[in-house]
Amino acid sequence: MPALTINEAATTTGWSPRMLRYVEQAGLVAPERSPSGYRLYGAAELQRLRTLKELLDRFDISLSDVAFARRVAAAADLREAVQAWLHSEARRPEHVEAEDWLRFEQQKHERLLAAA
Amino acid sequence: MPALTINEAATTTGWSPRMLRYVEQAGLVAPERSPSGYRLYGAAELQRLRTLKELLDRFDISLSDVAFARRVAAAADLREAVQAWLHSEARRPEHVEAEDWLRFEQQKHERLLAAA
DNA sequence: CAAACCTTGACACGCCCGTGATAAGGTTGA
DNA sequence: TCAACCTTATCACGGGCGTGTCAAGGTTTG
Repeated sequence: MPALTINEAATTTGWSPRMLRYVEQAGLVAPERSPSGYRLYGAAELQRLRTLKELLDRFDISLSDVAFARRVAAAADLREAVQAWLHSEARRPEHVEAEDWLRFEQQKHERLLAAA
Repeated sequence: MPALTINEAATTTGWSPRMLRYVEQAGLVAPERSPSGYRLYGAAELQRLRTLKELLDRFDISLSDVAFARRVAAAADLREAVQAWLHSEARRPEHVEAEDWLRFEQQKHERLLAAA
């Protein structure tokens, strides 16, 4: 099985080498390393990189969001605290529902698009 | 039951009036409004504001994180997509586990503390 | 050995987040 | 009525995110 170097991986996944390092730093996709320290991307990593990109694009979320989800998935106390808080809202926001928060949570691209 | 105005609510919750409006815009705590448009915070909102603050402080997370969690809780497709991606990692990062991503996801305060 | 590729570290830039302040104008209540 | 409080909108600012680029130095390979 051929392991790709960072530039090759970048080419076949659509990420830039710079971003591949950044994604790794965010703890989302960490490739093996050669004895001399070169990143070696295997089939699994390439797949994860492609699906990650699709995930971010499709829902317009950020790496931080995924990193947070990962943290939530790993830490029971965090997960419970967040869920508890969310449940405490119940039937709270009605008027907001389709106004502020939806656009707040999606503003990322929206503002750019609106400005075009 | 007495509903507090924004300044009163700010005083008793520890948030600033400015942040109360910001939190509302983020869709996290939306108080009722008087006929003339004044925000009216009831006991439930005050409670949610206090616990929200504690949640943020305790886990060093952001309003965006909570907003994202809220979105995930509300949208099944997002939730499933994120969980699917996370599960696809399985036994992936070992060397990172306690290094990069942990501090990446917590850098927010850490860098400030380290700089002090 | 030299070209081509890798590594980390740093500077830079534009946009977003959290936050305060301030302006211009409506509401409330003694 | 007038002080005190509310509303939205806006400017400002430091720090973070996403991203490119460049420098200084190792590695690989023809």
